[in-house]
Amino acid sequence: VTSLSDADAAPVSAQTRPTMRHVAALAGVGLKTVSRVINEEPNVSEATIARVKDAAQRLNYKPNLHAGNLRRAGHKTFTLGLLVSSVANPFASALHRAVEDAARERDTAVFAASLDDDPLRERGIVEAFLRRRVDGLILTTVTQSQGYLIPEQQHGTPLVFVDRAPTGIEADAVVSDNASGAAKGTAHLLDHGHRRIAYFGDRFDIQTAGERKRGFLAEMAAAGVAAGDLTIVEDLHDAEAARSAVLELLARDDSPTAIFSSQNLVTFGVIRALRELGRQNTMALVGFDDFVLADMLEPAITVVAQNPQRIGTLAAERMFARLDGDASPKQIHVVPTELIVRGSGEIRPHD
Amino acid sequence: VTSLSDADAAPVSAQTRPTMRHVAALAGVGLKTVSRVINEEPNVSEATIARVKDAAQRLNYKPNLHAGNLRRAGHKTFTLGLLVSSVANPFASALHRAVEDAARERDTAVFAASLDDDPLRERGIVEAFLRRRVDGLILTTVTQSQGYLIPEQQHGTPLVFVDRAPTGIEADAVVSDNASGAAKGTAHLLDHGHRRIAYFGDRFDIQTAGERKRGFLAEMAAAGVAAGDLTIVEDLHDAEAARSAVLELLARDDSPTAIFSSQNLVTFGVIRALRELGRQNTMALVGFDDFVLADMLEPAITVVAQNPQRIGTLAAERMFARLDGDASPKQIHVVPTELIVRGSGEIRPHD
DNA sequence: ATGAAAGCGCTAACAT
DNA sequence: ATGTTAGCGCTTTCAT
Repeated sequence: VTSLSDADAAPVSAQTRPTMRHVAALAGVGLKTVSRVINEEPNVSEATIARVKDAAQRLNYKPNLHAGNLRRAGHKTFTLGLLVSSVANPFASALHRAVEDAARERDTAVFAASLDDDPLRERGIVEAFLRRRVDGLILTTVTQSQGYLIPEQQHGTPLVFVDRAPTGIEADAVVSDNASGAAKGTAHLLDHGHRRIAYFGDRFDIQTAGERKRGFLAEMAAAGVAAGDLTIVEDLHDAEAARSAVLELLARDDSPTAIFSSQNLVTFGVIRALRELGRQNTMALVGFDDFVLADMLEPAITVVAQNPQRIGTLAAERMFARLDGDASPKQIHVVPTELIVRGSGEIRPHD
Repeated sequence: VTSLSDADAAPVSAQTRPTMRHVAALAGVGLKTVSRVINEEPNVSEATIARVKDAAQRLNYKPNLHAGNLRRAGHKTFTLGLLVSSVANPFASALHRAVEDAARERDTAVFAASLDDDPLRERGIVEAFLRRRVDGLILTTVTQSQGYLIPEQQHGTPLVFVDRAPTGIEADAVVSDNASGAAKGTAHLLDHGHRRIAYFGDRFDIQTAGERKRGFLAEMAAAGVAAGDLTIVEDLHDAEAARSAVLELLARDDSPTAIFSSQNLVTFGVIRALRELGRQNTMALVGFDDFVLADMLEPAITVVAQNPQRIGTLAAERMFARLDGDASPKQIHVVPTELIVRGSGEIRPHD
């Protein structure tokens, strides 16, 4: 059956979307002519174009992108898969927005999903993206190795890692300057006369956390701080854990005079604890990662700010370059962090 | 050509993804048998299942969901389109996360996009979603009327509006208690002795803003406040505009003793201005919408908190109920707001 | 328990 | 300038 009866030409509105055939039947032209008009291909008369457009409009016809992609050369779906720590997280959602904006310019839609630092979830989400034949993947990962993606890469699906660099696979990545950013924040505290500085970190199995700790330790070592003056508190999963850790730490003798916090939730817990102890103006604090209203707190919080927006933009740029055929060597792009001086990091040691 | 040559059975890794036929050829079975195994349909022997699974694994086969959906009854893509104010906005991203979580349980992926309060953008994004044949749309809108979606609804695409109720179409919606929430916040200020209360609002062409203003005005009228004691400042697009508006307003004689702010960015601008004037502890402030660290400011900010997470969850519930065939009347679900007392709203009038 | 044929909505390659 | 035929990767229907 290659043509439709008159009754079918105007499909009843219920449960069945109009197809190109319906449009062709209503316009009284062949299928391919409709295809030409919809895709703005040449060699159709103005009159025919008008008839087809009118028919499409009247039927409220929407082309089925997936059906077209099945046959279309290149099989592009104009769809990207984006996996971030959590879409509700400010860092991730700023990155997401930047990716969306870049994708929009290429008529590309983006699937967004949250990792929750769960390796199984990562695998499931990636699988779901691949079944939907996304053109490329922009991923934050938490698996030990992302080698499982090598076959996808070989099948031609570009991979761009964000926030954390990949392991077990060579691929493009865009990450923050974690180690040197942490070193910069640490140096700032050292410059203000601190020697006993505590490092408050989150889950240590997460790459960025490791990098930040490395930067902190390197800077402390470079300054000749004795191992005995180091306090490392790690595996802090949330603000509450950070809060109690501070309360406990500051109850001790020769407690630190400054805290470097590796992450926002940890920073929040530290701030809360210092307030409770009434020590927010005597203990120095530098946090990794900026946050809204940091400048409105008292004292305002000095931070090492990341640039999630820039990370997203660069990741999307890399992605589209690859989709456009760029075959240059994979690159790890490091986005610089910035020390923002606001007050809490400039407090001098008290005793 | 219905079967593949041996050479094709193990496709070269470059640029071509394996299909069911490749798996069938490698496993030495028919196409439909592979389909049965992949979809876990009955009537396949254990031995065959094992052979097929092994072949699929070795080829790193991923079923093409779109190809299947083309023929599959119901044509479901297991995909949802979500349109929010901006994916980078905390309210929207909390809502987004809730939708993602509900969708995950149904193996549904979600396209997310940002509205930016741009009607043309709304139309474009909806169109992009529909071309990808999403199973349903969860939308925040800014067009005058959403009547343009009536044909889609009739074609069987469920629509759930979030944050703002629809106009020109009957559809499910999940919104905050905007008017009565604003009234609640206003009553709180009145209860603390204020009469001269200023209303700071954002774009007045946005539905929620109108509702909030309505709630404020109703409560003021109910309290018998004279029109002369009302100050309405509107069309504040960002924090900076709100800030200057406060600076200007408070320079006048008989300026208000309290401010009700309709939105986060406006609240931030107000806070900033009050700080600059050193009046943060003498002017009362209640903000609509909660935000991170509101409790850590000095004074801590009293707010009328929305529940974006709940809005997202309910919207997804409604969506899946519709997809499961629920044909009950469309409903507007109103999610209650909550007054959170923190300090700024309990300041008594000064003069 | 298994498979061959038809067709989903569209585009590519070829007609005319 | 327009239409016809095949076929994308899969599921449906109907055989066997």
